[in-house]
Amino acid sequence: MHLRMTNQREIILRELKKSRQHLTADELYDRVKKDMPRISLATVYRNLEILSGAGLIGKLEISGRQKRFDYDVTEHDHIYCTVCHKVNNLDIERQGLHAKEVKAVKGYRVTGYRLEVIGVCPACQKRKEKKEKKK
Amino acid sequence: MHLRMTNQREIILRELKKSRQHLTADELYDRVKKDMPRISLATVYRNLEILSGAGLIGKLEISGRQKRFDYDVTEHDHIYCTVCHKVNNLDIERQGLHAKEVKAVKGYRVTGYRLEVIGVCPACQKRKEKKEKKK
DNA sequence: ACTATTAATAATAATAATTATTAAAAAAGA
DNA sequence: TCTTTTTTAATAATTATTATTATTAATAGT
Repeated sequence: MHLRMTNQREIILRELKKSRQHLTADELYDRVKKDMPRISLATVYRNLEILSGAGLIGKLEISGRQKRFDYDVTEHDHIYCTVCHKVNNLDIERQGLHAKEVKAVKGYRVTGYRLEVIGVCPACQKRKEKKEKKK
Repeated sequence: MHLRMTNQREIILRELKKSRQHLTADELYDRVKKDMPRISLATVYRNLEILSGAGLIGKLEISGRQKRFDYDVTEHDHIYCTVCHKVNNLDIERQGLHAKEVKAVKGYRVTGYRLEVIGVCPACQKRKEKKEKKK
């Protein structure tokens, strides 16, 4: 029983890929609405769940309130901006931590790990500098 | 202007430390209620925010729906169970990733990173084995 | 000690994000 | 085509968290 590619599913997937960003459900909803004005937010949520379950997209449980979805399903890490809450890919090698190091930690069955660098993105740094000058 | 240690604050802090676990606000609320039955959940939330702001406890934005709070404020990583959603300390050295490696990633000002190993805890593995046998 | 000021609390309402329900529409199978 | 299943839109419900507000408690100034 494989995934049926419905119209709304197709558009959701296409818009996420097109964005090349890590969008939240509601950000994606805003984009998808332009092509399909009658779609509902719940449909976006449901299909993001289905698409990530099928491995077509990634679901990021990242810092911050909302989940974000990733068009890139290959293994990679992220960097999170504490000011604008946006997420970017981290293009360093996953050299630091190898599965074997982590295996058998306290009897856990390890399935993966999540590395998230925290910081302030260039855009938010600039925005802050401007504010400082005003003072 | 430093933190005033009120009665409820004291009890919240004490119960979190006593638990030696990474509790959610409502888990902690249940424990604190035993000593102070008239406390409200909002008070627990507010004071956890204040205590973590003051650096007396840690706030974990971990996988899973709810935030968890940590009695241990020293730098360390966590392992997350995808079945029971509980969090444990990861006692491996933070050897893999050093701040310098991560510095200047894409122009970000890096403030830290978060490493979260994902897996299934021993207790949940056992519980699953039992279920398998029943079949 | 008394009063004013400020801060913290409990109770509750509001918000935000997500998930569930349901009736209707679309698609697939017989 | 008729029947069954799946998906959808609309909406209600839920969950986690934060804000509001009136009351209470703590602290500071006199």
